[in-house]
Amino acid sequence: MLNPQQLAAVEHCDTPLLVLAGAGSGKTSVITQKIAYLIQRKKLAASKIAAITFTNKAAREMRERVGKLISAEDAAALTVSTFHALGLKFLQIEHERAGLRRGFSVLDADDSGGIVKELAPKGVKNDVLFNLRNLLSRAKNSGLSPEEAMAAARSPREIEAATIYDLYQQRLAAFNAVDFDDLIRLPLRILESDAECRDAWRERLRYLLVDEYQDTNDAQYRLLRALSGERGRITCVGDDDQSIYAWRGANPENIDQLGRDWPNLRVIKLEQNYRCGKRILRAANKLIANNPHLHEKKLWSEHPEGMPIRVLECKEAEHEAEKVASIATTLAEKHKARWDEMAILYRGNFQARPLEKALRLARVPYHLTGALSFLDREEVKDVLCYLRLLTNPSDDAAFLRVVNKPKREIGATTLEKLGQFAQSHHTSLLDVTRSDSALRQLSPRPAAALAGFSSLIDELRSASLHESAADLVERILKRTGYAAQIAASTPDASVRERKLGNLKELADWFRAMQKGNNSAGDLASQLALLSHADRDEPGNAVRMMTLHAAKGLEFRFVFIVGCEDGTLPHEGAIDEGRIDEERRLMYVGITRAKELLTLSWSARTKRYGEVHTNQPSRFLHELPQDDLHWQGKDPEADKEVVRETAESHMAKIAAMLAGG
DNA sequence: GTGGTGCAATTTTTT
DNA sequence: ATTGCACCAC
Repeated sequence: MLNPQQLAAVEHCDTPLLVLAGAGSGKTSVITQKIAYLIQRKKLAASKIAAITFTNKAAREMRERVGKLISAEDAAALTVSTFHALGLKFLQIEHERAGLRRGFSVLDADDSGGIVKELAPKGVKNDVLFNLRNLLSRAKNSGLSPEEAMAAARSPREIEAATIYDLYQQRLAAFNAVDFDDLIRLPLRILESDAECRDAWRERLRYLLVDEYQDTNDAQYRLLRALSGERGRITCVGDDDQSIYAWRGANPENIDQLGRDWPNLRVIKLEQNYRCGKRILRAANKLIANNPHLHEKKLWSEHPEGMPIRVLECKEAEHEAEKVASIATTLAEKHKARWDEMAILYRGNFQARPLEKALRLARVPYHLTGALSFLDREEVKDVLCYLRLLTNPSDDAAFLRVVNKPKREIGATTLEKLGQFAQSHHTSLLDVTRSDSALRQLSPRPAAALAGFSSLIDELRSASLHESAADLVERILKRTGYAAQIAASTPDASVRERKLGNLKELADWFRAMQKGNNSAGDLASQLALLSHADRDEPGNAVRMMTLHAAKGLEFRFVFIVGCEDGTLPHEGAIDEGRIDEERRLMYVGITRAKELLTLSWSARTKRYGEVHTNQPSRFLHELPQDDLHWQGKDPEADKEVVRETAESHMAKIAAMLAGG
């Protein structure tokens, strides 16, 4: 089953191991087989092994695959989770060392972004805000505390960010909450400073296996190092050519850091590809050869040549979408392909719009993965915030979100006063609503409204002690009047049904989760799990997703749309000279295809409601032209595009002359 | 405190 | 083109 390199990777356990695994080279097999090997041959308890992935989807798939190799008990004892879920588990156990109380909340990106916005100077522009959030996140991902970030700050902007970071953490502490970055940073800080705790966790997790290792950031790397210890009981599997997350702090340098920290590191390359046809692989290799490489590897395949790679040249994004839909239909009808064997990949989510329209028209079933998640829906978040407030009365972010939902005549000025009182008394907003002395300082109407809200929360909380989360959701909807508000204030019947349906789904979800997880009966852990849970898999439907979301997946038929300069590679990346990462993104897309790859570009796309003329992606020219089959527009259209691009060139030259 | 109008910014990728 | 947000009248 395993080739010699794969086998060597599975059996090498004595020193740390780095597996440089090319696309489709069976890296998941290596990880899952190695887990089985550690349990069955090395007699390591399953409970002491942790496999770490980046996405929940990857974690679930790995658990599924390893489940076929080991016993049910071992599978249940094994830890397979994302970095963030592992950090969460750590903090739930070690919450005291992190200065957190039980039932602490995990704030999502929206919540934490909102806090930064509040702390930033009034009326700062959005790009400055974005910049601040980035600096803050980068400091946290480097494992820096606010003080350390301040000491390291060089520019005025960095000093500003460090100041905000300090205030931000104070706010989080008051909320008894952590953000995503803290799920890594806090465990790291504890492990690096507390030898006793570190030893306990090294005993608890005796072997680590890390998937998509090239995506680790500095904090994640240090977390791995702290957990695996001097012995380096760790296997890292990664591919520098699939490093596509540098923009959010991933540091591919970590691949080389392993060898520096552990001189006895063993490196094994997996170069046989079991996924793609020869042509597709040749195209991928030729493309990625344009990037600089530290670790040369040459992927090869024993698969047949396969069909030429098609390049669809289109006039408009709408035509592009129609062609993709029509080819998909042909594949299904003439070649008996299943819908879920096809994937349409794109650079940005906004590109899905015209595709959706065309697919609906062609009656092609499709499913968007990674688009606005169920948990991000307005109404679902509202109800989740009610639950958060019930488990964690200090969660002011949740309080603020729900206090006036539905409308209770509690407005900004009242909340402003409430906030001041809470701050001066070092207590939470919800606590203030229970304080008579505080309420007396308000006018009677808002005071009564707040008192009503707090008794409503009290009532719900006493229900939460003996009721399941699912029942509690229904109680909240009824007792708060939230469901009634949706029914009354949503005139569009279809929107109304969707919202109410989502809320019912939320209740069903809790119900399903409770069944599979009888140990996690209490609301707090159900909530924490939920915020990191996956949405259910779609049925037999064409998969549509971003190139980023496609990593790790494979399909017989792959379409990559929008192969235009400015889209792929993305304009911002061109400006900032980050073409290499864009090329890797294209590489990831190409290597998803097993049999047939179709690339497409449109001469005209609409952006911000304005028409944009495009050139084909430079990456298309980097592919082996002998393996490509350019399906030009009809001759008329060809002329059209040539004329248009000529025109846009002329316009640019004219503008330059006018400007200079 | 709530609800309307008009203007601006948006679209890269995500745990 | 759509959507969120600031400002203003009730």
